[in-house]
Amino acid sequence: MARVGLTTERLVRAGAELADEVGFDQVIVSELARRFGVKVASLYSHVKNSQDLKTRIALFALEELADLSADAVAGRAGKDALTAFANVYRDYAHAHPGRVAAARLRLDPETAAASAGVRLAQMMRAILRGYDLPEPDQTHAVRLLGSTFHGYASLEGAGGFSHSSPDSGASWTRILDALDSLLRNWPTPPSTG
Amino acid sequence: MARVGLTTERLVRAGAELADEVGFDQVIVSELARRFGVKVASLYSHVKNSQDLKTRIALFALEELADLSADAVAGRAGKDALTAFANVYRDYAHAHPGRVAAARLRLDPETAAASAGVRLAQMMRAILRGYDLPEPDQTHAVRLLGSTFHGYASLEGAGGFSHSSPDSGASWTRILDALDSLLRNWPTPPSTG
DNA sequence: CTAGTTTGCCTAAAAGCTTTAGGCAAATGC
DNA sequence: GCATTTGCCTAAAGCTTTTAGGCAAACTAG
Repeated sequence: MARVGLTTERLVRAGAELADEVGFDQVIVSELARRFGVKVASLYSHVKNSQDLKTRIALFALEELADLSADAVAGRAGKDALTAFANVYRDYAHAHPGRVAAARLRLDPETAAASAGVRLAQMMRAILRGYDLPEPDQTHAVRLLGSTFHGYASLEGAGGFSHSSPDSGASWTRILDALDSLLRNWPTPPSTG
Repeated sequence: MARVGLTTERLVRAGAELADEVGFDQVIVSELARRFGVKVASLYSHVKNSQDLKTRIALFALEELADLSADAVAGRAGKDALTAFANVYRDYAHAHPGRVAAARLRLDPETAAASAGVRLAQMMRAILRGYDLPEPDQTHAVRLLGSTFHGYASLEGAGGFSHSSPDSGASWTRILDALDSLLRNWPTPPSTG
């Protein structure tokens, strides 16, 4: 009967929107089918199963995020680049809470290695080159930045900072100042004793 | 028939264990019933519904975490306190991945205000007193630390840092060094221009 | 333009989860 | 010992996911 024109692509996009509306863990195959005016079983020709759908949404979100970040960082360096990168992440988290949540989905190693996540990591490394840290510390710094951005967006999204002053935006700005300052004055390991 | 001795308390504890085994979002009422050798409907006398159970697990985890932290921080100050606090969080996340995930559950404001989460926040403020930052910055710093610890544990738990060198423990140590250094040399807002 | 193949969406059905309603029996209290 | 409370039960409805098999629409020849 009348074909709607389902596609893996379209399902994933709709899934991302659904995630933004109801939360990533409330993404439900049957709701998606409902939205397309189609029976649930029909989706299973385009997507292996619920898990597969979620993984695809995660990869899609990572891709979007990496694209936006690449744009934002292009032509910038130092604190400018750091801020631009960080803001893309936070803005994306605000605009698309479900997708960021998706981007945090645990992927199996091969999938992760083939995802846009590595592009994001490379960008962070590129930004850090502006601060020239010795090698082992560069990795530590990547992890610090990743943790902080991720954690901040996560707590902010969970409502952790709302209804308390100073407002969350102010903290974000000062935290970026602080991280920039930290990277410019990266400490050497304290001597034990 | 033979009574098993169900209790809200016991259900929550078992739920926490289940969360650690299979992940917080795989905590399922029927699995819990199975483990108690009891029919599913029986749980509904002790717990309002699935959401209620999850909320209780979250509150339980926050309580545990706050207790452990309070112990660890007692009698310490400065970097010592910071490190102790941070390590409790990370160790807890390693030992109880499901519970930390639970602790990150979005709670409605009143529930959150009555939770052990506020105790955790107070402890962080107490630790920061050792670094004496001017007031607005103290809040920013609380948020930075919270985000970083939370984010690090989250990424580490998601396998983000595994199978890449240097090992995750090394980064953690250096990140704590860096945060301590940052707090001791907290920057003033850069002048715009 | 028709014949054959692919592919999209369908119906049917099994199996699992959540939640409510109502009932019997065990534990508790007087 | 009797009444009440409370714990666990059965039954049932309404969701969800997932597999299997079928018909028809849309491509792909010739």
